[in-house]
Amino acid sequence: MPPSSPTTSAVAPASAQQDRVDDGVGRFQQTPLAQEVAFLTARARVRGNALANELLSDLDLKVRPFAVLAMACSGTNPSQRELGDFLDLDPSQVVALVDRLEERGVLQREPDPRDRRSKILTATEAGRELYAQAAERTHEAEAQTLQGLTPAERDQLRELLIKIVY
Amino acid sequence: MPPSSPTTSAVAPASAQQDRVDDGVGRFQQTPLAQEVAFLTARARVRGNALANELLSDLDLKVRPFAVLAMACSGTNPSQRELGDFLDLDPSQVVALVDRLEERGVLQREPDPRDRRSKILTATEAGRELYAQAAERTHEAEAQTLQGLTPAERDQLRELLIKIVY
DNA sequence: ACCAATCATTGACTTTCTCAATGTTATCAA
DNA sequence: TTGATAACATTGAGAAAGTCAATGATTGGT
Repeated sequence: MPPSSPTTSAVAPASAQQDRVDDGVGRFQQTPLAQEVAFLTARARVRGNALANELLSDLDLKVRPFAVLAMACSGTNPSQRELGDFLDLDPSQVVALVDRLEERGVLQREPDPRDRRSKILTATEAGRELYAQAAERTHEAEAQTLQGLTPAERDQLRELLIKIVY
Repeated sequence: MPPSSPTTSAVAPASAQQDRVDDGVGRFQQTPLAQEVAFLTARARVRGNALANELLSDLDLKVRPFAVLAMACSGTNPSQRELGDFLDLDPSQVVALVDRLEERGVLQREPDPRDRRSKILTATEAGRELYAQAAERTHEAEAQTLQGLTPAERDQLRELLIKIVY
């Protein structure tokens, strides 16, 4: 059990309660590694990604292309380099991602009039429609991921993460 | 080039805060994507991993092998399958990881007397020494990652993450 | 006008992930 | 006991993701 849980985390003897996320290796939860934020974020990311990919699969989308599409729909008109910086992608990865989405007709490259080296990403109408549908699914994924938290805790978590990643 | 020159990117709308982690694309922080916990954890994981790998590099370790070593040192005597489940690794990845660490002499496979199919991982004395040094570095990485948070906030973040991943 | 730097792109390469097949061992039922 | 089924570690193949250097076009600075 969590050595110090000032909160209500009454870790039940895992049977009566609702479905926990655990996978049967709960006896490792007290190890030092399992307490590291780096480990916890890695785990959260793997689980979150898997779930989101699953919910997006019927739209023939995964979270990476979704993220690119989302930025193209954001109204911020990112260049490919900016997008790569923001999403932690190598420029060559951005090229590949954008290629596929452009072939699919959901976004387009437009030369930046202020700097003809760079290309601005914009969503098409079809892209905005796809994004609307996809966003529903990622929100559903997020809701499932955060189901164990109260609304206040969700906001807290978001704020704390924002503080450490920006 | 030296890893980090003092980034002159004074991007933030000159608010009050100290030096941020930002990379010059702060104008995207208000987009819907940037508010998603899934996105934030992905970002935290990338940054955290990169930093930890850097700090571990002089020990010829990366975070994945470190995690395996940490579990071998934990006293919980995990089998390879359990370790894979806990660290979200495919069994074949576990084999490769354990192979290298065993060749290096920091851990060993031992047949489980209760089930001769499975193999229990145990750290050697050299392994425990390596782990001690490596843990210092990952703690340092964690400290840097969380430098923008108060101690109370760090505990909060940890507790919230634990709730969503277990 | 020149020089160095930046952007998108390509291609090569490494690392990581995913999956199916296999030999060994365990579990359960007839 | 025997036989069927499943779990474990391992191998190997293939896909996906990440890393890196080189290049042409364009920019900004001097």
